[in-house]
Amino acid sequence: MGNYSIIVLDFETTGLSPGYGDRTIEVGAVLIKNNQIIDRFQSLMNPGMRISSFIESYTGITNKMLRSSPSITEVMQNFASFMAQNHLVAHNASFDRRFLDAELNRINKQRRQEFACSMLVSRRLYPEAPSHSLATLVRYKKLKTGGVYHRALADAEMTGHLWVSMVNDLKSEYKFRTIPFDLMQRLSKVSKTNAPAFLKRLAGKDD
DNA sequence: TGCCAGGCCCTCTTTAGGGCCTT
Repeated sequence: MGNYSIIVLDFETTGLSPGYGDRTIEVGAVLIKNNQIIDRFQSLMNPGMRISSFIESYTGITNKMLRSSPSITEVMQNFASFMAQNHLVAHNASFDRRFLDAELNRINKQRRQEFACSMLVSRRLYPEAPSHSLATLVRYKKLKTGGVYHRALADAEMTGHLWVSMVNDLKSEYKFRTIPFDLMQRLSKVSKTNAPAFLKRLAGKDD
């Protein structure tokens, strides 16, 4: 389980709920290997319907831009190849996981990779942060940013930097030699109050 | 056309409600 690389992904969408007909309009992702970003994927996709003015202003993605974009089917086929069998990470992963699974389902594919959530991990690692939104965590951790928000690749890139930063903080604070993906998954599931004890116990076994 | 979610997490909790996150 620990030998896969990690895909950090982010979707822009027409709304909040694939179960009520919302579709993806942009996907961005970075590939992380040995705790470094080594590849990127980005594409707009035409959802075949007009997006609201709210989404246009929220993302900066316009109906005009989407009219000349490739179909969701075409992009998701390519994105499935990019993901390969790697582990998946997103900020508030339940959101992106729902959209990923819905769009894969439409092209008769199924996700087999494990998913982890950078927001749930950050709540346990940085309980003192002013909030656990991506923008706030980027400021709080003084992470690299191009100043662009709510575009898929920019958000995936920032989430990637956050993930790398959390892994490095765990390594330096608890003296882990390596941070397996499933350690991050398990950390995101323990209660916030038990997180420090959980990490100390694991760190002890790691030596 | 316009409508819309859901999982986590805290607390004045568990026979519930509401804020946080994501677009």
